[in-house]
Amino acid sequence: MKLLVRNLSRSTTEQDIRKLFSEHGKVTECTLVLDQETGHSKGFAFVEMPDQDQAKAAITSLNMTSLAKSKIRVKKAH
DNA sequence: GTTGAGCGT
Repeated sequence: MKLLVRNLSRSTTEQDIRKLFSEHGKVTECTLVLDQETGHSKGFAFVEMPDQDQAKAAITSLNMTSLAKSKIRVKKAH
């Protein structure tokens, strides 16, 4: 199950996402979308979780949780 | 140098 994480802080790395989602389940893939030129974060990332139950648990638990200065938003990807 | 709704090299 692919998850979309948006409204991330610019300084947030994929290790942060990985660690954050690992608290609620297995994370097989974590991809932070970076800018090709600057290499800075675009502010959103993708997370792959094998178990759908843990994925939904991670969504409901991590959605709208405060990260850095803003609240992150997690939902199922396309 | 920032922002902020999005569905990705």
